Amino acid sequence: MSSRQDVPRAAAQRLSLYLRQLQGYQRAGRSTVSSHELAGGLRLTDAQVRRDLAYFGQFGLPGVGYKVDRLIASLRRILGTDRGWSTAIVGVGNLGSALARYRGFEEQGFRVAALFDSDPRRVGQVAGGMAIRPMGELAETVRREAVRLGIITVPAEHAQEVADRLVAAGVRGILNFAPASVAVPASVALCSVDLALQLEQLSFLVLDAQRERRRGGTSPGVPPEVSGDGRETEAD
Amino acid sequence: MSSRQDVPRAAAQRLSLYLRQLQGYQRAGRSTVSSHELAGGLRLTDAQVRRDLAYFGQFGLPGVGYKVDRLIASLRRILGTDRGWSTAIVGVGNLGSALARYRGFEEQGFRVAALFDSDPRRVGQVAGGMAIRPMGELAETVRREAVRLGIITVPAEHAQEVADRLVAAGVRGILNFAPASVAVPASVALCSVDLALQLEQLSFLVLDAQRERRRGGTSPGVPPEVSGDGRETEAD
DNA sequence: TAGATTGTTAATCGATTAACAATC
DNA sequence: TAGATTGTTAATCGATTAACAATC
Repeated sequence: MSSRQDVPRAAAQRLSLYLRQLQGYQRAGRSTVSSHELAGGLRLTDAQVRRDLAYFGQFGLPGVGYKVDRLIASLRRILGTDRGWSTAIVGVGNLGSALARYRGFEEQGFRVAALFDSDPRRVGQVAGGMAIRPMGELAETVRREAVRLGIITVPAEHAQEVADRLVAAGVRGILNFAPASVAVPASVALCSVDLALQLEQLSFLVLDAQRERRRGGTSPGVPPEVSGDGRETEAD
Repeated sequence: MSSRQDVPRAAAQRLSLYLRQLQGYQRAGRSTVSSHELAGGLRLTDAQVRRDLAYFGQFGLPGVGYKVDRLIASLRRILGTDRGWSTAIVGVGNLGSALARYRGFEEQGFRVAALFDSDPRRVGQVAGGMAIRPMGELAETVRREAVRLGIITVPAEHAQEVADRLVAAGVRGILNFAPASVAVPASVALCSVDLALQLEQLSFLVLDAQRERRRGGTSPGVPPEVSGDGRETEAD
């Protein structure tokens, strides 16, 4: 569990999907689940589920499956959501203020501890029950509130500059929503979400399926799979 | 360009990243760019850029590189953002209303044509300059406005039901923001974005780096790479 | 021409899957 | 015990990279 070998990045990403699925089973009152069931809803194979989990330890019982509660607890520990993480949102426009109010974050153990904006007209206003602070207070607030993750929701042209300031202030990870690529030191983790990019992938997939149909082929140009976070399922 | 072979899903995803990067070069006034440069900002290799593009055609000039304007046009055509796509947002809470006002969508050729909510108190209100309609009008509106993509921003427990209605109404693709896995027929494209999941990945990466440091190892448990949409870069 | 950079091939690397002994 | 399901090994599959002839 602690002295792990190399974990494929893709496997690490699927851990979150397993957790979400398990939380659903938990709400449904299930106490046990098999790798086959867990895989089903996510369009994965049972072997992949077992393999992914095996990178981190032995969680199942042969002949029985996985205890839902226990596996949730284990995954939360692995992912780090068993502890509280304080975050700060920089850029309180449309998206920033929506994220400030988003309930899904605290459900998973994340707390939005502070909001920042460079626009003096926004500073002092309230979003999600919090006052918006000026950028000048970033470093001090990050320290005082023990903020470890920064969320960037500023226009693309300011993303790098904001990332630099967050890094200088000492955050350990950055979630970037600006449609720009951002560079950070290797010691800081970075995830990016480009919302328009998701729609682009969608239109690509739609067109691709169309082209496919036109060609009358059965084998698709792009396997109809994963995109975004990889959560995808089909029926019918 | 039209009779393509099998394209790895990952390659298709990187196309959007190339487009974003190229749009930056275009704004900067660059007329030509090499695979090496294009790869640089995205922490990819030049070979990968050339390979990815080669799945779709020949866009470069040996000895010269790629014409920025032309490659942008080609990528937009491949991704489908050279034509207009009408979208509908279902669930006009925090996130839904932020997306209704998000400028980044139309910048890439997407138009939010309608908003829907099941809450009678929201119906009739305005978000992003549009009136919120009742769910009962979904099918008719999708047809009238030629909506081809649906965006789901309802609570997890209603995601599947909304997806079913969107599919029944005839959308060709769905972008799901609800933290639940959703099943759609194979004829409908699906991308999912789970915002809390992105923070989970971030906390995982932060912890992983920490564990790594503690072990004093140089080789990381998880290669410090990709997550979210794969846009990631590091410097230093 | 010399220098640069493409598109593509072949070799490498990594991730997924099938299969099964071990276990409840 | 018989049936189910795990963790893990070995085989397969797919994606990335290095290298280079072709081209501007």
